[in-house]
Amino acid sequence: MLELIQDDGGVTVSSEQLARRGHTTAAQVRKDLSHFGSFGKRGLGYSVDELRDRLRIILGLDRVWRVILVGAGRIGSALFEYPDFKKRGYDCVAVVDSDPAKIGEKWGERVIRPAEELESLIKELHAALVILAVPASAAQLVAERSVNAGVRGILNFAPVQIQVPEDIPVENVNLVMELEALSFQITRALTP
Amino acid sequence: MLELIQDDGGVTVSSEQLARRGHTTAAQVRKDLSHFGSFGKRGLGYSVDELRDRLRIILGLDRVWRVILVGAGRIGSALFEYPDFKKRGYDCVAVVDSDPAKIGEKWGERVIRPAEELESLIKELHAALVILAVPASAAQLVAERSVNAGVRGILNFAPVQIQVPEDIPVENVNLVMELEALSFQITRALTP
DNA sequence: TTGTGTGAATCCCTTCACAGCG
DNA sequence: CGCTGTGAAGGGATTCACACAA
Repeated sequence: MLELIQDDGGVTVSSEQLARRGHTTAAQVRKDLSHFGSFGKRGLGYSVDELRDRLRIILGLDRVWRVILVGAGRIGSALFEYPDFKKRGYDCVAVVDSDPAKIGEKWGERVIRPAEELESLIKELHAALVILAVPASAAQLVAERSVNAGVRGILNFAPVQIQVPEDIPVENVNLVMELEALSFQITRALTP
Repeated sequence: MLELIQDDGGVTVSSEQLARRGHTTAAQVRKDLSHFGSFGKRGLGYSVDELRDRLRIILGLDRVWRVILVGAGRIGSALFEYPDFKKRGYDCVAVVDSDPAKIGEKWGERVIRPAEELESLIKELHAALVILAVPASAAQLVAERSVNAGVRGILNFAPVQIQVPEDIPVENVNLVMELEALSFQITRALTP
């Protein structure tokens, strides 16, 4: 959402313009925004600056989220190196892995910690989010341990549905599922 | 979806059981499946084998999808090493990158090709899908080139909305957006 | 005049409830 | 019986259309 209004200098933007960028309709944009209050000027549109600030607050991006990365494999390292990570308000406060060969390795200024320390790290570092970049077989257990230690949300890259209490939001990223979604859309277009 | 029925041996499964695993309702499962025909036995449930086979066909997974990976950075390598990739019917027929230092490098049995060859590779290897694991600044151009060369769908890991003809499905995977979704859900739960 | 904010109408998806088949 | 498949009901989201503010 925020991507749509990286714009600057241009002081104002209309629902019509936002809609074009977001693959949606002007009415949709207005309805959505009005849901959180009415911060547009009639006849003009929305102030870009004000819109950015308001959305930051609404999305909870006006704070830094402390994140622990579980799993220092390829996916983990790809995420860790992701350039926008810190810029967007996410602070990776620890990296843990269960592989003794990896423990102690330095990633930037972080040292990879043993997986057993997960709970204590979550508590001591006050991590709110955990990123699961572990094999499918380990995901459920790590999720449970994380929730018990007080984590508030989980980003799950393991290709399994993890079961957690329903007040803990989980976002799943699953490569194969994304590819299957493409496969389905292409197939459906061919055989109606 | 298919994950829900990796089961075997057990010959039959009810909408109720599927619903539990999929975080949904029995009625929902029946409605969804009935959309594609009626292949359940009343009083029994769905034959696991038949269900698997039917869904494979519906989702277009009864064929091998030829994929080209664009971008041999960290995300690219994480995807390339993804174990289930080939097993699930996706064949990475080429890897391209624009970095001269990477070109020629061997990844498994694939040699990294220069980015200029993208179009010819798509055509010669009959690639149907492209995975964009490139920086945001390059994504739009690579997408356009891919579509012009005949690609049918795009899996986009770059943190930008790419614009393509609307008959070309695009699936976006964006780490920061996933984290923002978590952030929003947690924030909303606190401030109702 | 322009473009928001919003009731009203509409559409679509989910849930209900049950007839009917194995 | 048990469980599917499906019309009917319900509810939430999208679209329409317009009064009104800048």
